[in-house]
Amino acid sequence: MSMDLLLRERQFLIRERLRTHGRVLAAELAREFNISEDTIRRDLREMAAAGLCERVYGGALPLAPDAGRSLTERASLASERKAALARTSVEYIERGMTVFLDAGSTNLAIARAIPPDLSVTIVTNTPLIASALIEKPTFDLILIGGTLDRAVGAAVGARAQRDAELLRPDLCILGACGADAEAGLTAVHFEDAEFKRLVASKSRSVLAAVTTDKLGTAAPYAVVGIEAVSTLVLEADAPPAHVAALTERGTAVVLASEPGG
Amino acid sequence: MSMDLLLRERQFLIRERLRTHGRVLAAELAREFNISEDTIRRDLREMAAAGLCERVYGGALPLAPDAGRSLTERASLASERKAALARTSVEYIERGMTVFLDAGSTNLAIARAIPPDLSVTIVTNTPLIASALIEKPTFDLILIGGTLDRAVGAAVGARAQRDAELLRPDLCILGACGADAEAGLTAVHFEDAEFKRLVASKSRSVLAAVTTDKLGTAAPYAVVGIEAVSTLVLEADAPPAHVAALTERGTAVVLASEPGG
DNA sequence: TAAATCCGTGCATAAACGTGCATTAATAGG
DNA sequence: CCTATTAATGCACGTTTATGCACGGATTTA
Repeated sequence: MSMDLLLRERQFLIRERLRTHGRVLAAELAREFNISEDTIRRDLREMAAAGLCERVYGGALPLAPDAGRSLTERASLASERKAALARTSVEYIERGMTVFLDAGSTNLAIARAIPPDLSVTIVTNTPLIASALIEKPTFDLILIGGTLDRAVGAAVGARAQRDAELLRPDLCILGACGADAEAGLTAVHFEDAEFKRLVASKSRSVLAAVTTDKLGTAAPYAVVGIEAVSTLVLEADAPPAHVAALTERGTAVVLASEPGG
Repeated sequence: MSMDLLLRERQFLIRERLRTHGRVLAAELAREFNISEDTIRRDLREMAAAGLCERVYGGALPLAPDAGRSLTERASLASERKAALARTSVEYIERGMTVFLDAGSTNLAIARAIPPDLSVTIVTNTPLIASALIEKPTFDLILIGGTLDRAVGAAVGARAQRDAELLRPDLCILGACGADAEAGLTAVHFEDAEFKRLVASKSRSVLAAVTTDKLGTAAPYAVVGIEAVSTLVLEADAPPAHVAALTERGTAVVLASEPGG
């Protein structure tokens, strides 16, 4: 790796690496870019000041404390709300379908909520979801492989995309980091967004289950417009204004039943 | 000074372990992270000061006593016998290696036992193993995809085999359903055996960790002859007759230390 | 109470750090 | 074209940080 990189390019690559690996070491980066550690340190300092990473002795870590580290943790968070979303979402899964189940804690809840006697083919790029589903005996399970992106907790890179090219799911259940009538579904990570978009484009229909806190927000990377989402499952307490705005775009919005009942 | 694991990462892992195990021991952590107990004590002191745990004599406890996780998690933890096998097996994993980690409960124990500060590339076809490893920050993780065989719990079909063709692991850690001097390593499922044989043939060396109950038995499908196994890790109570027979075939047989110590 | 652990402190060391300065390469102005 | 300016980088230097080791004190256990 003896290419001359512009400052911005280098910092972009560092950010990328921070995402996919969950950490960077100053010495390692210096070696890989063939530049002095001083420069790397300057980069990291700068990026930390810009709020792009957390500087630590020896390197840097991603800022978001929840970044991929434990999907399990996120899943157990607000689990009752997500379970309600999941209960409603799984009603759109019908016998004989091929369903792509995307990464994300809400989708993990959906995986757990799929009736175990349903005979379907589930495709996923997320090992944790695959592990959860492998218990259920009537499913055909297909795993999308490749390099695992720790921030996403799933395979979303080149290899995974090549595998996904061949899919024609009846239903694609997308995870989303943001959902907005204008911005559509959005994701925090570039390659994740890319992957989602690819799978969605191959699918006959698209469903997304979105918690209220993500409504009306937009993450950096666009996945698909709201028009491309056939069914949007929201929580019962979703603000009516948002629901109306989304419905106007032609998406079927469904409210999950109250967590309490 | 190795500096393999950044301070924050280590403390994060300690926190996670506190959450999942309900307690941590200083000596244990020092061994797992390959650092001195002094440093662990410093970590625990610091974390206690930050209100992240309660420091006690010998280790630390979570602040909220009910934060401990479900029983299923503890139940799924490897038995002490397998953990002993795993502790010995992971010593053959060296920094910088690319290691293929096959399916199987013993291999899951091995996955959990790999020191979190080891910088290696792990390839696996088993979502459960991938899920377990995704928490450890210094690993590159590659997932082999394809149709999941639920009896095996891993991807072993045509697709997985095509992926595996491209691998050249330094070390292949095979699971086995039977191990015998005559029959070699054997497996219960045809495609699983096929897949194992393929990966083993691509690997520079092959290790298998086998519990005593599998010794001297043969499952229906041959994987590889004992000659092809570089290192065979057995339990301390393995019958000497078997050990001798296996050693005669040229395999390096290693006995795991007693579960008690 | 005695032995065995575990603990904290102080100290040593090596790695990582930041700063100031020099060098080089782009950019702008004349 | 030539010069002034600025940004990016590397190097030298002194500083800080993380870690291990040694030792004496504290705590548990038999």
